[in-house]
Amino acid sequence: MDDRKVLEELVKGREFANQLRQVMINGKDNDSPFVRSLAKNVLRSFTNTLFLLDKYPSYEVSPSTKSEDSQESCKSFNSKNKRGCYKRKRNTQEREEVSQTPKLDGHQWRKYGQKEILNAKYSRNYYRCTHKYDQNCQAIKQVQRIQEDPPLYKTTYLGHHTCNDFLNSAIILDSNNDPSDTSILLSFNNTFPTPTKQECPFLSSFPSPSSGKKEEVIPSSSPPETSLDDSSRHNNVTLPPPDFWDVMFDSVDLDDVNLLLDCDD
DNA sequence: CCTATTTGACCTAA
DNA sequence: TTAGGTCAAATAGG
Repeated sequence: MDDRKVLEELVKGREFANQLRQVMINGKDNDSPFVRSLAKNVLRSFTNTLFLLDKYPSYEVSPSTKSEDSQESCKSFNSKNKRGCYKRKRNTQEREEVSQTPKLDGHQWRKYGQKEILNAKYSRNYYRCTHKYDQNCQAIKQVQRIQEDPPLYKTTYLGHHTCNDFLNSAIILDSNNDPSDTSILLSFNNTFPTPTKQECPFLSSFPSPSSGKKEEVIPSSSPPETSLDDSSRHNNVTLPPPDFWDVMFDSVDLDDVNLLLDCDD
């Protein structure tokens, strides 16, 4: 790995991101070619960096994973039908990610708990897949703020989704209306169903799925007092939130990286 | 009325 | 004994 190149890419990415930020602060032409070009540059810089780091595509902090027996914390009704009677999850698939905002990972999550953690400044939030019951999806995640400024969140995924409820990220991108970004669109070999605006404030112009039940989005729907961070509530803008790009990389294939790397302006 | 979130209680693993 | 994970009643919000 070439450390110097990595550094270069990071510096470039930072510069582009800074420019983008300035443009956004100035408001107005959030959808100008210049902004799109900047966004693309930021994207490419970080993509290159990740590639150089050989961490692509998942840049996991600790890809610690155990066997696949995915023991759901099963209720054990041993004596009585006691509430909270369960075995703690063990040996589940686990991976951690750190991002500047709670992750938009394309899945619908429902919060089921919050806990103060010893020696941690911020409480940990527990989410399960919305489709835990209707599709028996066992995925859960824990989100914890780990840093104040800049805000940093650690998301720990446990188990994996067996549900069929991805958001159509390609359409999210498409909603950005940049035809030149088709290389990115190609990155998604998804079989996603109808897009929803859940977890996608900037998707609000899209209709909700006609059949699906209404599901609120996390964490932006959390009230200020208990939410992880109010920055997540500021995502209700025309541009995607910062971790918008994370979403893109979440489901991109290594082969597709070349497409991204090759894309020019 | 229905669904999601909050939050204290409850439970297990360490 | 305690920290952390989950449950579920109460509450909020559409």
